[in-house]
Amino acid sequence: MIRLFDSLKSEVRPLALREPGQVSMYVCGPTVYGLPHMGHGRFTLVWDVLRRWLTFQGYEVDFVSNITDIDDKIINLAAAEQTTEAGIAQRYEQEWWNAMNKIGVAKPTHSPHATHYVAEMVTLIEGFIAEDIAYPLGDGVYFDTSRVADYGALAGQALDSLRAGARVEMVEEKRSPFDFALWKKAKPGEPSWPASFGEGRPGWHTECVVMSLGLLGDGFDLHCGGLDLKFPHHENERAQAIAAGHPFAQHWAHNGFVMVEGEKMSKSLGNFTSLTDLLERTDARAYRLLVLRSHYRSPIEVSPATIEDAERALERLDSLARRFELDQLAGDTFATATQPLPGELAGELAQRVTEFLDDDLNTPLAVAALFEALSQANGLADEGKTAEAQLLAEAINTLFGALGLALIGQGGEIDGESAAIVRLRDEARAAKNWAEADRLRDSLVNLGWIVEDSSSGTVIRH
RNA sequence: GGCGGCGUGGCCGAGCGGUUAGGCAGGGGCCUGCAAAGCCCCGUACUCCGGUUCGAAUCCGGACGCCGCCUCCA
Repeated sequence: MIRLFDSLKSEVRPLALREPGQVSMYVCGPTVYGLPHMGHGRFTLVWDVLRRWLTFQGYEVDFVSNITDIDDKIINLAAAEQTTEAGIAQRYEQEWWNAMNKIGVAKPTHSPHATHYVAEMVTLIEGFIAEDIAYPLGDGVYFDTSRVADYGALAGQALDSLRAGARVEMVEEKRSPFDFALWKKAKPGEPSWPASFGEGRPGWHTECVVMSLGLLGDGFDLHCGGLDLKFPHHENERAQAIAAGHPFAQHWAHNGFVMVEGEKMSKSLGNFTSLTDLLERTDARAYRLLVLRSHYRSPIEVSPATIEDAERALERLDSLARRFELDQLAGDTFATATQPLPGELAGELAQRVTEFLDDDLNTPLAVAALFEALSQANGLADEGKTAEAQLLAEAINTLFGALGLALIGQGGEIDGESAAIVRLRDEARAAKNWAEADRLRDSLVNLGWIVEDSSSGTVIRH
């Protein structure tokens, strides 16, 4: 079984499964009030890779990731654009799925929406109020953090040391500055749901508790998300589950930030790039490769230079696919290793990659091993050991496929005009008419083709 | 103020006591009509100062610098 860093215990430990062979994981999803950005891209890629790798190893993965479709930002945007909250949410949810589709992140097994779980949230909150774990104030209902003994466990701090912080706001009459809103009472014109404690809408931290426990059940295996959700969001989810008497996530995993020139990418700094924009102008696989080449807990620097670096590395992978005529893998379906990969070298490679990935999802080492194998496969082919080389190349393809990265050997559709020029060039070359051959090569290049000679003649691709 | 992380060759990015990761860029060679692709070879890096050790990028102490969380945030 894979070993993963557990943010709660601050150690790498085996992911223990509630039921053998089945993994239940919950990933905090987006609030849909804008285009997805690179940070969203990173967390979806990281957890998609984990999911794929577990699936590849034969586990059945129940992967739940929510859509937060009601919150203050959505309300504000709807007001600003004079449209409905639902309209905003639907629009950006569509953008979200478009981007996920392009970047090759598989759909979750379930993607619950907060607005579909309001009744369950209300019930939970009623229970808290009955036990005085939650208390109503003028503008909403608050959770009393002092009622959870180890509140602050995820933050790695006790409540009183958190309290020493300079940034706590004391604006409300809360019992403690860390008490958080379970429910926000509706102001005129705001969307609301009925509740015994007053019409309103749920606070953010409650939906994930209800949806994760509702869909995955008590004591589910793994809860994931961006590092910035660790505190207070995940802390507050956990507090509610504990207060409600439900065993919660048994393992917590957090991915590192996307950095721009050394600073965290964030909306307030205005240094974010939308994922949608990136996917329009680059090969979507480049970002996956960039993410794979660093460890999921490390910050990654995203810039035009690092993206371009990944795109060039991708070319080398694709040329392997061309040379060995590899099938394109890693679409919507998941690769599964039902039997050992054929070939001695392939077996060794798979073993190394498995060792690396099972050790806290060390994708950079796995990718390094795959690149080494790539050189080896090409070298074997150059030496004429074609069968060995072929098996190794296919293993590389399979393993990249397991990580969701497709190797693409096809260079695009060739139109009639280009095909005709290719024929003429081959004739010129056969006649050793080099000047004409070069002229025809230039015209192919002008049409946007990359031109290569091979034993079977001129090969072109985009 | 509390808690946590990081400083690696031109760039990105692993490493967690001894083995010059890997990628991109650059240089040289093989192959090629010339190219391209591919293969081979080359760059000996680890913020600084002490210490531990036969041996430290890796452990300990200190300094400096940077970043994150403690507020909405993936």
